[in-house]
Amino acid sequence: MDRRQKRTRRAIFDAFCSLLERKRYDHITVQDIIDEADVGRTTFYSHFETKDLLLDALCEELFCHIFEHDSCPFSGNDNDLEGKLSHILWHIRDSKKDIGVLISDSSDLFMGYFKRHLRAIFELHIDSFHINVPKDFLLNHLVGSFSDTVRWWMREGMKTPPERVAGYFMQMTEKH
Amino acid sequence: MDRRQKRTRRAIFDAFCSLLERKRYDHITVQDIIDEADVGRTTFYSHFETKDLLLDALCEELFCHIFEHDSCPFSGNDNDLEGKLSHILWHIRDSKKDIGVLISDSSDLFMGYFKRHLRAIFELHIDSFHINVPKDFLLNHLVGSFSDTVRWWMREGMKTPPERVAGYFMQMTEKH
DNA sequence: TTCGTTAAAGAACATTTTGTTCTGTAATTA
DNA sequence: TAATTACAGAACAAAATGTTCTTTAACGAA
Repeated sequence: MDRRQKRTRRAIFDAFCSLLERKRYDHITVQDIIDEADVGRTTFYSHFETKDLLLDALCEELFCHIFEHDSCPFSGNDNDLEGKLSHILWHIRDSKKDIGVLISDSSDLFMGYFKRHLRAIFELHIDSFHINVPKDFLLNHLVGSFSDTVRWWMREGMKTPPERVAGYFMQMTEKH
Repeated sequence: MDRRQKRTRRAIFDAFCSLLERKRYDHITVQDIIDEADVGRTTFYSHFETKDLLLDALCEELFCHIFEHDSCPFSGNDNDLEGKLSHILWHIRDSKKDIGVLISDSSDLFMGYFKRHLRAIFELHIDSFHINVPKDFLLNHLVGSFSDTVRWWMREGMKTPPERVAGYFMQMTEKH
């Protein structure tokens, strides 16, 4: 990839995140982004067809980091759901600004991505829950409540240690 | 209130809901709304300052119906959380289109209102949960998971009876 | 019914945003 | 060094925004 392309892409991502700290997603215009990133209008459109696709690309980039299972103190065995959740929380806390900005944004666009990835994880562990409710209800409940837990945790400034948050969450759901 | 005002307000609300069935909230323009409602541009702006405030007003109107506690087969005693949740689900199913459209919209603006009201209800019952997690964590978890349950239920076409959904939900959270 | 009030339509407007097309420049890679 | 390609900048038509004005007609109260 051309160095210039990488540089421009980075500038646009940074500008976008910076704007998200101050403005709601749907109030940010392409004009805002190119002003903040200081790139030409044509340059923006040659990289991203629309603002929504810019968000897509940014989410894609950030999620590689959150959901990869290497180089993490909690990447224990595959049956350790609590460990996996801790892992996710660790990564979110590490990649300070960017992800926080997206998660706390009131428009729910980012959460869709987050939930999609979460669903895949919970699906692997769904059989360890012994409770008499439909599987799809349970799965939805787990994904929804965990993503809201993350949101709560970030709003509170991520003061509670990741492992403890994961612990709270498991207490709410397991061993009925 | 002037009959003309009521008529116009209704037309704008209807147009807005109708558009939300087809388009995402942040892709809907004021122009779309006035075209669909067939009202003048000045008329729109004399009623609502911005598109966001139109959403505010609509949410306000819809929530009067959902969260009022009269005339409902499930309005049992005040300690009956499951009954209250059933109540809410009944009202959502009754007011067919409008609320469904708002809840299923991918932008999370409506959900903010919904959660705020839900929080008030769960707060009244928070002491009946005997579990060793912080109160604010628990409250957030309940509000988040129930609102996602509603969303799931609507996505599935509200086939499951309200009482059963409320039952599933209580199973997930009570009697640890 | 009459009459003062007021909501709404419509036109016109400046401004901003959008998305595209062009040309010239300069950074990059081979 | 030479060919390539990303970018800036300008210019553009189209759409959306938000405001101001005038005219029409529906309204509620007497």
